[in-house]
Amino acid sequence: MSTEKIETLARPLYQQVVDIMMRRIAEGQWKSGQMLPSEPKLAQELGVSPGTVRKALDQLAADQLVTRRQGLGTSVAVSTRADMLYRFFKLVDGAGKRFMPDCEELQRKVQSPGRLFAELFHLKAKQKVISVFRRRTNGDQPIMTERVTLPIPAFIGIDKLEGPLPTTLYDFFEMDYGLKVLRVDEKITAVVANPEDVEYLGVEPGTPLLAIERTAYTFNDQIIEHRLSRLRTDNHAYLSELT
Amino acid sequence: MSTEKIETLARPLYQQVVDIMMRRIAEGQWKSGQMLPSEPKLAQELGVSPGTVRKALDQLAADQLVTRRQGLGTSVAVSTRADMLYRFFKLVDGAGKRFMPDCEELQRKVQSPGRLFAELFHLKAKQKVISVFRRRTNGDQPIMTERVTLPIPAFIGIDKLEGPLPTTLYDFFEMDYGLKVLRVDEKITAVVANPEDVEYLGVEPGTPLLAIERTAYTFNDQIIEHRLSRLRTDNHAYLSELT
DNA sequence: TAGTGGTCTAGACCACAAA
DNA sequence: TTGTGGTCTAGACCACTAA
Repeated sequence: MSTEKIETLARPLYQQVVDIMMRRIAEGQWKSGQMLPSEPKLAQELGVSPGTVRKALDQLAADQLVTRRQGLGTSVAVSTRADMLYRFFKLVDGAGKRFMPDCEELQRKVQSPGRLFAELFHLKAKQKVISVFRRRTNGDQPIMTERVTLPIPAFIGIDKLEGPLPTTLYDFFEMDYGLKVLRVDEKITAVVANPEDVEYLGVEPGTPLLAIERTAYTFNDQIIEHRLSRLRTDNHAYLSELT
Repeated sequence: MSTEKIETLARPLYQQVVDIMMRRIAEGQWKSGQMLPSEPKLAQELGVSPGTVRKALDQLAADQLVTRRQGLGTSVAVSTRADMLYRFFKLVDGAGKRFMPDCEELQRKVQSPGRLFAELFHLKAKQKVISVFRRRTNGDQPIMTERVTLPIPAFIGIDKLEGPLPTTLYDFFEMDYGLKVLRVDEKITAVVANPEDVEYLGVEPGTPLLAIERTAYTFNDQIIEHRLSRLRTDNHAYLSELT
């Protein structure tokens, strides 16, 4: 039986069920890819009607936290490479099509966070961040550089890893650290190419580039990644779809 | 009684109900702000159960086509200035806050569409477009210029209007032409300020700017607006929120 | 064949808004 | 007080999946 109590009527019952299920996923009690109990079993366990469980599961499915398949059941959503690419990778090529960029890790270092990152990641004294500098290419054409900063306390042992980090980081975060990226903010500005851009992107000095500052959130609005990208837009563009 | 038939079982019943209601809104049978019949009345009229109507209305509410208020009823959503601003205006100031920009119309002209716009708007021979050039400011600081192009066949009489167009165009489209903007695509690139930018945005030649190419869609994926914006990002930024 | 989610129905009770 | 949508329940039947 569940240890969570459903008592107060402050929030709708189905919302409380959503909360309970989200907590179970966040805490790893239900792991990525794992099947959930069937709707009738959940209803019985939580002491609510099947319709209420269904409404909660539908909401979780809309938030892409679970995957429902008729005849099979409901499972905790797994972030595949392709999924995350389409979900958070908003670049298109000259023809307006999405593409799968290659990735090259150029530098990786552990360092003190500085005041801004310490605040962003809620780090305590002496806790460190890891910073990865990578270049993305489409075929042999350089497109973008990105400087990814991660709080080491959230990724324990990441500073001991050998070899480059995986190209698609978010499925790696999920599989190896149980950290699911739920939401991303990107602040976009226009900048001119500096010497580093000239070196890694192969552009002329003074070329205009997009600077994209990304903040990635997991459960409870906790920030687990900061990323600064610099993007050539002579053959590519950033696509923003608003509904 | 309804003239629409609910027969085939190819699509779920509630989906067919959504389709019928969307069509009624698109065709102006249910106008912006108008109250819909109550759920039981709709259920009776369409010959489905109240639960099915409810599911359809919930989906329309999620798509922001209707507004539901307990104790009051369901009405066709109205796009207020503030609503549309928050929904489609993705700029933030230096502090990361949204703001309400001022607007100044600098030029307006009727012209032949050219091949690209003719194709985009599905225009027939001799049909024209109207092009509006405007400057947006925050206080006395110029932020952005925008060149809005509209197909005149979709906005009959717009070429005869006196005085500048309203600052927020989308509620104007909806009120005066029954055209509801449902979705917007924006393709963002980095460019260098040209002489026109220097003149209207007060920047130095060579300053990097964001170029934002927007396409706005109404029902049936019909395109009703094209917009080219050029944005200073020295004190502002484009904010993209991905979920 | 058994079990799952997908759909559809029918009703109960509650909270809210307006007259 | 009346009528609305918001919530919750209880079940029926269907379509799909896997064994």
